[in-house]
Amino acid sequence: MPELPEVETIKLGLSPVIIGKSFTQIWQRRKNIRIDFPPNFSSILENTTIIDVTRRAKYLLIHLDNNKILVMHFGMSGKIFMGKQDSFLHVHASFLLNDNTEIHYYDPRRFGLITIINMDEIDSHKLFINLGIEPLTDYFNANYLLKKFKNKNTNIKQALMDNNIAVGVGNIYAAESLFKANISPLRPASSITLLELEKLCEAIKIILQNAINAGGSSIRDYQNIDGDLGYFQNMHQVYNRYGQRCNICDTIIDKVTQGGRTTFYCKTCQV
DNA sequence: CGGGCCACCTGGCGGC
DNA sequence: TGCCGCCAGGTGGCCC
Repeated sequence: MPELPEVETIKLGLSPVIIGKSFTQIWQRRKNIRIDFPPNFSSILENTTIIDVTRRAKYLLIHLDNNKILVMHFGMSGKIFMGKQDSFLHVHASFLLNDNTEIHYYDPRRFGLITIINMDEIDSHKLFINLGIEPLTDYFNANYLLKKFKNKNTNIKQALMDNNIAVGVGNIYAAESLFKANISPLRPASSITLLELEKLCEAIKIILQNAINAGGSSIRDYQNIDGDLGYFQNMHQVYNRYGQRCNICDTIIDKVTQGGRTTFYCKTCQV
């Protein structure tokens, strides 16, 4: 799925296309994705104007002029397409704008969600209330992580992916960041020193920003709103590179299962 | 409470 | 060709 950079890429692509436009027609093709669509979904949206598009964690937030926010999450396989579609298979909702732009929400695995919240619920809604800090802000720094990891005995890889601590870092970018910071994913979070956390924070910010600049990572099927692939996957150093050689030290890239997810890493570079 | 496990879904791939 | 098991950018619930 889209991690932070992929959702950010969707946001950047969608913003200039939809801000200032209004919804003229909505098609909802199922009653639920991961959760139910809200009651009266289409009638709440129709004739509202889009005033802003933002992102919180891996959620895309479409701000409307009726004090509501259209919330989208993309799960593992969600995407947005624009333009006429030949098939609506797995297209769970479509949105027509007043300039005849068509926006389609597609998610074959249906781990994503679409809902509507009030603007003042953005911190208190159950989807958002337990979310940690954004990694591309100054709040995300070594001292913050030192405090959060102090008594955390789980491995650093899973700790990085813990949404209660910091958001947006998923399976790809956790692995890539740990490689860049030369930290083994197997170490307990509590064992990472302040100096190492400084290196890790910097690595995460650089990796995420570079991925955004590259339009995200297309591993299987991620595409931006115009159907183009991201190209950050070409810069991956460890993710999906099991059995290949490390670009730094030539060691064969290894993998391990942590929390049911595959972690790729270099046993030589990461200690 | 933290952490481990599992469920939610579809589709693509490799092996037999 | 076709079936089967395994795997996939996430999240949350349940259980100890």
